[in-house]
Amino acid sequence: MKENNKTAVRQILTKYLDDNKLRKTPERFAVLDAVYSFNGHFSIQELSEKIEEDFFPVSRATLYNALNLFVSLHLVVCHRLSMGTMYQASYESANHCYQVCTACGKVAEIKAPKVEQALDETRLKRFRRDSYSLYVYGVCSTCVAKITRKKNKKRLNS
Amino acid sequence: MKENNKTAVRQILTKYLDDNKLRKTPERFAVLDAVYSFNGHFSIQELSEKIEEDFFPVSRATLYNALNLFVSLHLVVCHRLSMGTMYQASYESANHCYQVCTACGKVAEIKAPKVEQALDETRLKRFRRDSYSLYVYGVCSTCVAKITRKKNKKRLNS
DNA sequence: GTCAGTGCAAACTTTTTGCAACTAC
DNA sequence: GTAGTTGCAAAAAGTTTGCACTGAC
Repeated sequence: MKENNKTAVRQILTKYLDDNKLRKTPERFAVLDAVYSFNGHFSIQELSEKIEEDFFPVSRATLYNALNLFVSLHLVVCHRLSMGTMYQASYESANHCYQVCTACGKVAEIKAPKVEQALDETRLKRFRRDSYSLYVYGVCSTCVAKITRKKNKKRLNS
Repeated sequence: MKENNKTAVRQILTKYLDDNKLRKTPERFAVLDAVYSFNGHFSIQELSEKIEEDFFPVSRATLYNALNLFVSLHLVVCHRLSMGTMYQASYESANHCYQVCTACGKVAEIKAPKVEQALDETRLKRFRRDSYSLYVYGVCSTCVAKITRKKNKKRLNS
């Protein structure tokens, strides 16, 4: 499934580059492969390290260039959160609903069919809609547990 | 209505500062007033200029301090968009649905009751929900018109 | 009088840019 | 050969921080 995705997104990129007479550089495909080797979101720093290890060195500028291209092709989404910018592979993710843990920063895709349907039914006046993203902020169960533990410790110590 | 809001948010801030034994500095209230004198969103730069003109000079650090405090009190929302960080007064805005024009950067609140209802009905597993924001990206009618005009001009010239 | 809060400038982080070198076509 | 891409380093943009000073309480 994941390797399937890699092939599919490579084809999308190839077609786009062909159609627009742009170059199919090894850097671009290396970045795309690196992006699609992540489970979930990652920072520029993490992507840079991953590509350095498992693929081949690419400059920061090229990383940004490639990511911007992929975002415009909807192969990657960019989350600008308070804890920093995170990217995420987005091929075959039908919706764009995410839950964000404000304690640990984890971003997870969520299924919200009712919300998506409601959105499709919502008409906007004087606005040509392209896409959307929904962010639900809160605290994940792991972090809730950690916080509770810390509070108990404090209580016992005082 | 707007002056009402100003009074209301000043009271909320006062109460919070009292309760937490923090200081009611003129800077904080000046920033809050400046924030609530905007219609819609603004950047740090715009806020800085506004407060310089109509209220009184405040350093950049204080501006950030105050805004962070207000965000945590839900008196202000922070939009981290690709064109930069924008802030917006958020008192008495029941929902958190925005439409963002990717051409001019304009952020407008939208009413999406169906979406809000659907969201309330959506249960998240292992996640304690605090808040949400929905961003609908697209192009506003003004920008659509501008783009169309530009295209026609190009066509006629070639 | 005390200490939270402020101003200032420096530091830091993240992203963009200019330009020479490279390479896909 | 040409022009799109890349790497590098410098610059720019945005935000945070350290510290001395101030002023709210």
